[in-house]
Amino acid sequence: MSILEQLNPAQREAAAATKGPVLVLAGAGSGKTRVLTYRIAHLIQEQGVAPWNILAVTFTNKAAGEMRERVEHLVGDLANEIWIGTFHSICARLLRYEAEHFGLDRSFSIYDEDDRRAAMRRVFEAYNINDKDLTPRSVIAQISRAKNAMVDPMTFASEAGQSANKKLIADLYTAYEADLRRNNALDFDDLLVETVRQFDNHPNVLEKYQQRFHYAHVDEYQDTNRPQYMLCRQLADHHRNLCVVGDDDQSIYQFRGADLRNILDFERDYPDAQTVRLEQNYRSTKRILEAANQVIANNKDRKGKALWTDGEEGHLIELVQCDTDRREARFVVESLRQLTGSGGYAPGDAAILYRTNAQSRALEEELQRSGLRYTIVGSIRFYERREIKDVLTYLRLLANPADDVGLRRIINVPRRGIGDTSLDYVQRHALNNGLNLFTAIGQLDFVEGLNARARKQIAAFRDIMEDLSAARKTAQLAELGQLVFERSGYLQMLRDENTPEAQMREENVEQLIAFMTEFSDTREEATLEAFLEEIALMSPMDETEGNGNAITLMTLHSAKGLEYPVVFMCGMEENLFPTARSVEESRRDPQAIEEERRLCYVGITRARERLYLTYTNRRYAYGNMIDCDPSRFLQEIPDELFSVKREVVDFNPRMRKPGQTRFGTSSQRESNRSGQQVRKKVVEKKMPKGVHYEWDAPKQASEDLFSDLVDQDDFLAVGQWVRHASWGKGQIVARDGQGENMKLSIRFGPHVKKVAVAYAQLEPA
DNA sequence: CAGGGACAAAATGAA
DNA sequence: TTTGTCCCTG
Repeated sequence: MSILEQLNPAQREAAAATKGPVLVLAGAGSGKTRVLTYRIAHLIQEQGVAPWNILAVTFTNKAAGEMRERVEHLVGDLANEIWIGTFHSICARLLRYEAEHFGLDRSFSIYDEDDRRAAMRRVFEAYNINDKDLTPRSVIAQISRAKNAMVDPMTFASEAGQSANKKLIADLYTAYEADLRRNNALDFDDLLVETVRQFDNHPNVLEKYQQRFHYAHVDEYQDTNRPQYMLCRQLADHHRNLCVVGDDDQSIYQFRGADLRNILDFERDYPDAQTVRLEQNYRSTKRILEAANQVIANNKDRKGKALWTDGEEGHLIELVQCDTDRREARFVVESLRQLTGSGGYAPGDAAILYRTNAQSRALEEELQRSGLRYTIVGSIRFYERREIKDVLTYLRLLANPADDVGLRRIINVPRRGIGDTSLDYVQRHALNNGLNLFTAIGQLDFVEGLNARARKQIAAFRDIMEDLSAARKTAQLAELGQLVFERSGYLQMLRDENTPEAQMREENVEQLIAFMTEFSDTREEATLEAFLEEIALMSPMDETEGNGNAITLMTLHSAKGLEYPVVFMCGMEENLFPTARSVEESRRDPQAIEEERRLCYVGITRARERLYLTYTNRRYAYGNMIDCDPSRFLQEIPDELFSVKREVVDFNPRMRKPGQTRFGTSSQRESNRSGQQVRKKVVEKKMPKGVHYEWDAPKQASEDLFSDLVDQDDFLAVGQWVRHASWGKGQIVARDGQGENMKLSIRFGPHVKKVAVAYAQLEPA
């Protein structure tokens, strides 16, 4: 009996169709990963295909790992021989394998957003650009768009025509590319574009892989961009056994060049393609599915399909209107407390989804207060933390000394007294002699202009790097990491700082080193390059694992491919979801809203049993309250699917400021004398002379928090314990207000330069 | 060169 | 409200 017997008829049809091009249109929760894994197992076990003749491409490492695991479950160790990976990792691998044929240096660095911005800043300096509305960021965006369209600098220039602006961008693009080449570096886009281009230029190399991959599979085909599309075509061109799986309704990566047309036109690209639709959903209740179907039905640009399920009607969807974002967070947390308490759900059963990462803050604060376990996917990514990036940059420089961007990042971290001026001398020497910075530093005696002090410091840095470089030949990966941490002086720097944050940073680096050990233990090819590549291509999803017992917070984008019994979608408001930008664009082009709607569809279909949709009347943005309207997507869900709409409002304990007064503020958490957790808020601002301010503050206060401020002579400090007070420098009046607030007002005398106002709230135990 | 203040900009999403 | 950059001073 074939293993395909375990599939439903549509799934079986898709998995059994192994000859020729196949398009599987798989709705959310219809078992597409199942189809892919069974198809691969079927090929290996029942059709006798060698695993190394099979290619499977996904978008995230997590998806790739999951697929390998599931195939392994079916066919055993043979699964290890299959080429499974993300587009980016497979391309990186191909570029390194074929480096000689392609004329590349195989130790190339992979630049992330930070690095490419740093590189672009250098280009800006070289071109002396001071134009206000030309930022490195915007130029990079344009270059990235060009790359995704497979437009190289020369083509870009020739298409620029008479437009001075375009010409300038073309120049910057050219210079940026030259810079990356000089640094022996590729950015994310390059990994894909270079591979396609190299294959174009080296048909004999391409042919090798075409021969090799008898069967190719591509997951999430709706999110492929131009180079990814071309790569698929290139690799599958010989055997033509290309199986693409996707859902046009879940295409959410247009912003990074994904082209919906790739999936919509698949049948045109391959007229002999067989198309299979998977429309039976095994995940969600009828009501949730109906909501999703109704929302997505408003899109025009789609193949059209309707999910259905045998499952239960299920619970009604909860629609909740909240006064503020803070109140919204509190509602979510209160609900979660119930659900995970008497509700019988585990924390790991629930996800909180939002449109933008910034929204996670209010939610996190409330969760922290509640003591519920949670993890956040992707907001402050581990590998983007400063200390981690710094240490990694040292390592990167050891692997690729030509990496000027990397060298600039760490040559003065920790502080060695090597400033821009000194580095400019080195740069000049490098430029004059066609060297990279690292090599230039090696010839310090020939660098002109440096004073003795700088020369000594740079020499010290050079010695460190040479030591590390020598150690690299013998040391294990983790040993090398530890050595970098110590020898660079980074560890000492953190120790000297002697703060809890520095302590935390030290622990983070230790964690990185632990990961290096694990990497060596589990990989056959545990080289420094392989390690750096893995980290560079890691997605935020990949960083969270083994937290099945915690509530997950993430963006809607990160949630794709996942499912949870309980899902909260927060911030269902116009100008947030859909974003202001798409609302704006949709005035000219009604289609512009469609990607947002697909994202909404993705969110809804993550839920298995319970779905909560929340929106607010007002929300903080850049430090001030803005009014919000409910999202149009809410109106697209039929009323009968909702339970009674709930409205949650309560006292807003934040400081309010009448008039146009603006304060700089900061808040921090600390313990008071009796060991209670206290949130302290300090407001300070340089004051114009003799101005009168008035505002509300909460009544509860903790006197001892402010004593340090009171003592400073150019500060006036006010806590609620002050009833009447006056200093020579100004006058303070505090009186009881209504409710939980008390009115504070201050009149400032002419010689007051600064004022600090602090109040504190006791945290609930 | 480093540290601090003033001021401007920021945040859609991500490999 | 937070973060980054520019400019000034010691």
